[in-house]
Amino acid sequence: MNIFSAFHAAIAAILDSIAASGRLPETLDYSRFVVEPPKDAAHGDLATNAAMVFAKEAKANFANPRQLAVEIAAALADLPDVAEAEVAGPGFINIRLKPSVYADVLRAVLNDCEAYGRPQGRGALAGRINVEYVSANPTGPMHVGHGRGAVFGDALANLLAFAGAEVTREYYINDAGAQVDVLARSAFLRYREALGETIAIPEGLYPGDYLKAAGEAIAKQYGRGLLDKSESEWLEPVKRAAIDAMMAMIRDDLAALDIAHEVFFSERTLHEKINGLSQIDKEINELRARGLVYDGRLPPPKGQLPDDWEDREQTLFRSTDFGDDVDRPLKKSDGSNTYFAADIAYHKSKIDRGYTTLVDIWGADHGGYVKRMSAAVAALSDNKVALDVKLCQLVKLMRGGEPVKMSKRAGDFVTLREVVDEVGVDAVRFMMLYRKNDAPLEFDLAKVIEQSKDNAVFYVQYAHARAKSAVRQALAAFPDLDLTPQALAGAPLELLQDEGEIALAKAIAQYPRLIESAAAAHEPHRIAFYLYDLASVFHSHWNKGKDRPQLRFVNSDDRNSTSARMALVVSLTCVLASGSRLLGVSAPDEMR
RNA sequence: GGCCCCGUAGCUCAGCCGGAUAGAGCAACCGCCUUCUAAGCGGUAGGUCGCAGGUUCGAAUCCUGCCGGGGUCGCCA
Repeated sequence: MNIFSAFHAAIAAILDSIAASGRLPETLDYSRFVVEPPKDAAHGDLATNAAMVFAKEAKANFANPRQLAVEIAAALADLPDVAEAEVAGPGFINIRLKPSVYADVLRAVLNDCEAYGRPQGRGALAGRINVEYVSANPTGPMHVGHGRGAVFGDALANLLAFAGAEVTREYYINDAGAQVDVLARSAFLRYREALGETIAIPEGLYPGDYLKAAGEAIAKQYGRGLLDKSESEWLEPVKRAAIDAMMAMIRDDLAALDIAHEVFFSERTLHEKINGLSQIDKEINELRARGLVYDGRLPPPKGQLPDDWEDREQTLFRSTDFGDDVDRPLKKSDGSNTYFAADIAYHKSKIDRGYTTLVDIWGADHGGYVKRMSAAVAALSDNKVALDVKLCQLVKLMRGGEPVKMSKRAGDFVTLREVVDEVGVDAVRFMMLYRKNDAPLEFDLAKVIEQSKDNAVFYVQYAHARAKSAVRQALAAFPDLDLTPQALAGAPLELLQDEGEIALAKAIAQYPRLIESAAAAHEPHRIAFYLYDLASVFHSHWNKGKDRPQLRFVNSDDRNSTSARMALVVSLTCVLASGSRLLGVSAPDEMR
C-alpha cells in the first residue's frame, strides 16, 4: 500500500472528471504533478502541486491556480480516507488523512512484511536490466575502491530486482591486453621461484606475494616442463593459469562481501578469431557498413601536446553522431584493437542478449569514457537500449580520524579483504552505501565498529534489535499473545494515538515511495539514509518511554495497547529488515 | 585548453526530473540522567545553498558565464 501513488491516482481521476466537463484538456501529462509529504508536518499528511503544474492549461476556465485547487480539494475532501483538504499559498493542496489510513498502512505492512514496499503498477520497473560491476583487472587482489563499486552495484541490483525488473549481475573480465601479459611474466617468475630458484622481480612486473600461490600451482601442473621453453611458448598457458588464480581470489574476496555475479564475461573471447575474424572485427565491420566507422585523422588534443604525438590516419568510430565530442579510435598504431573496440563488441553482446537497460558501474577516473560508450550503445541499439553509467568516487581509509598510511613499498596496499576481515561485512556494505556514489567517501575503520549513536550502521541495526527485544518482552508479559505479523494485523490499531507512534507509522508509510524513487534514480544510498531516519524516529519514541512508562511498547497491565504497539513494532522490523536486505546488511535480533 | 564530477551550517554530508520558513549527524553552548527501555536523553544557536546573470507565479534544484577543488584527454584497462 503506497498512499502517495494511491492519491496520485485519485487526483488524476479528479482531473479526468474536470476534463470530461470540458474545462481542462484531455491530454494532460499526469506524471508532471507530484504527491509528497509536506516539509512541514503541520501542513498535514500529503501535499500536491497538481493545480499549479496545470495552471497554464487551466487558464481558459480557471482565473488562477487557486481556483483549480479549490475544485480539486473539494473533490478530495469527499474521499473516505480524507479528513481535510485545503488550499494553501498559490495553489498547494494540503491533505490531512484520517488516522485510520495509518492503521490500514500497518495492516498492509503486516500482511506483506518484507515484501511490503515492492512497487506495483505505475512505479514498478519492467524489462531486463544488466548491471555490470566490479570488473577489476585480474592482476591482483581487490582494493577498497573496488569494494565500493562492488557493494554499490550489488545493492543497486537488489533494488532493481525488488522494484520488478529482471536483473543480471555481470562481471567483465579484462583478460586481454598488455596487463595480463605482465601478470603472466610475473607469475612465471613465481613459478621458477616455486621450483627453487632465487628470483628478483624487475621494475614493471607485479611484485605482490599473492602471486606465489599461482606460481606454485603452475609448478604443480607443469613440473619443470616450462623452464626451458621460450616465452612465446609458455606465455599462454601461464597467463591462463594466472588469470584463473586471480579470478578465484577475486571471487573469494567478493564472496566475503556476500557478492556473487551470475555472469562472468571474458574479454578474451571477443578477441578470439574464428575463421580469421574476431567478434570485435565483426562489429566494426557492421558499423563500417552502416557508415559509422571510417578511416580518418583526428585533430591533436588541445592544450599541451603529448610528446609522442604523431598525426596519422586511423580507424574511427563516428561517436560525434551520438553526442560525443570527438570521434574515437578503434585501432592502436600496431593494428590491434583499442579497449574501446572491445567494449563496443561487449556492449553489443549485452544488447543482443536482450537487455532493455544497461547499467555500468565504473570508477570516477573513467568519467571521460562515458560519452563514447553511451554513443556506442545508442548506435548499436538504434537508440533502443539505455545505458546508465554510475561513477563511484574514491574511498579514503581513515582510522580514528587519521588517514591510514599506505606503505610506499611496491605491491603493499590495504586490500578489501583486510578491511572486511577487520570490521565485518555489515559495516563495509552500509558505509559504502551511506554516501552518494559520486561523492568521495571517508571510511573510518574505528568509527564503523563503534557501538554508539555516531555510527550509522550500529544505529540502524540497534533499532532492529531493540524492536525484536520489545517483541520478546511482550511475549514474556503475555505468553499467549500471537505476535506473528498476520495475527497482529487484527490488533486494535486505533489505540495508537501518541504522536510518536503516529510519526513512526508515517515514516513506515514512506517506504514504498522511497523504494520507487531510489530504483528509478539508480540510487541505493537513499535506502541507507531512509533506514537511518526511520531508526531515529523509533529510538526517539522509545526514549520517551524512560520518563513516561505509559508510552512503553510493552505494558503488562494492558494487553490491548501492547498488542497494538506490537503491530507497530513488528511493522518496523519488517521494513528495517527489508531495507537492510536490499543493502545486503544484516538485521540482527540482538546486539552482541 | 576541451570534456565530466563536485562546491549547501565550523566539520562530514543529505535534499537537486522546480514548490511553502533549506535538513541530519558531529563539534559548540544550555539543561537532565548515572540508568539494564543498556551501548545516554532533551534543547539552543549556527546558512548571501561558490559568484553573477537568465528562464519561471516560484530556483539549492533548470540554462549561460565566471571562480575554486578533483578527474580525464589516440597507441592503459
